[in-house]
Amino acid sequence: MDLQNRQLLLLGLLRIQTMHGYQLNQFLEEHLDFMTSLKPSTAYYTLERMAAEGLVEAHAEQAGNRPTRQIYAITPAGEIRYRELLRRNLASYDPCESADDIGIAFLADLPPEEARQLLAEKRALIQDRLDKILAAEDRVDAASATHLSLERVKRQHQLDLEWLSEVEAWLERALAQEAEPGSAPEP
Amino acid sequence: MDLQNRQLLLLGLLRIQTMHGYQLNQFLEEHLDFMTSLKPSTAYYTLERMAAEGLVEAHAEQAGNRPTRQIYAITPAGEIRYRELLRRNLASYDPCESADDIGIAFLADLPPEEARQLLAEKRALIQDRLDKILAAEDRVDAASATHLSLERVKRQHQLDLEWLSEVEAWLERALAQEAEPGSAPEP
DNA sequence: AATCGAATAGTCAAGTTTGACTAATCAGGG
DNA sequence: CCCTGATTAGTCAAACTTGACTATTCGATT
Repeated sequence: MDLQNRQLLLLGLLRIQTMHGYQLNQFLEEHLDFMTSLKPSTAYYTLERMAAEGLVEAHAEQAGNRPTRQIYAITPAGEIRYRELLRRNLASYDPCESADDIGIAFLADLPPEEARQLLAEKRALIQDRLDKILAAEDRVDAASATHLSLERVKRQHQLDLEWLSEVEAWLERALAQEAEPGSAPEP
Repeated sequence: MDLQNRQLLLLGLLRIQTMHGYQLNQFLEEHLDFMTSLKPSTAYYTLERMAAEGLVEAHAEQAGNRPTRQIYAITPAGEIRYRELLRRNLASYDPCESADDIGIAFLADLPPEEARQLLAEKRALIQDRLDKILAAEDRVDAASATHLSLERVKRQHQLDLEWLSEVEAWLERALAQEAEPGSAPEP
């Protein structure tokens, strides 16, 4: 996630309600866990930075005897920026090219049997996450925008399960070819 | 893309052939463009770091009168690390939760007509990229591992196009509901 | 033969990100 | 009433990332 989307997300939340950093982070963890991996430290940094830019205003609050905390509220400049970022986000498309499947390119460097086992572990991980997403889907209003986002993540996981099957098939073929053509097995 | 996958990628390439940084970056841009967004500076940094860790060895080379360049070769320690990283990569799954669709959550904050236009721009972008991927797919050996990776990216784009249709339908419904229930239109 | 632009091969400062750490408060058990 | 572990609310140094920049060489053009 890049800076712009992070700002968009935080501004969007502050627009709904003024909050302090910890509260924001709690909200992110509770409700947006499956969508973003915005770390607490990063959120604090982003808030400070936005405060310096005048997009949000912080005012210190003393609750009981706790360390004073900064309550952030969106400013008019922040509102304008919010709209800009929202427009940019809706009109753009860059699905982080994470190359998290780079290992596939080097699949042939491992003994096929081991590769098969490792891929089975990967499959289990995907399935696990998918189950969690399905459970979460039951809990959100089917007409909400959140549901749309969940739907996307769900399908991505389903797609990756299917794709993994093809990788496994590919591995099987490679294995068969290796055994087949009368070549002496190496010692 | 995180550090580990970056190291895996660079080690994997250096295993095939010793190279200098610029050469690596060229290769990445030419052949792995659609898979990774590893920036040149980042590659240089990662190489230095791996050299410091003893995973690769650099030796300076003077070609003609050009500035001396560092030729990197993988070391035995690098080979071991390569296998570790490959195993970890194959067995893991964390599709960067980029929240690049975060804007959808705030879709209702824009006039529906404008939202529709912005989403149309997004659709055009996806289609564009998909076309490039399809073209690239024709050029790679259908039996290669690269083809598998391309296939995955392709389907992701197709999925996002389908998903976008649903977002548009959702927007349409929201728009209809707004018009419908005898509510006085606000001035 | 001087020049202009592209390619080669990086370097670096400025900005970003995060894991580890701090420090106070509260809730509950012994 | 004191201790312990969880929760609250961050801070910070160290590591990572990248856009902007440098400096040389080569090829082609005028």
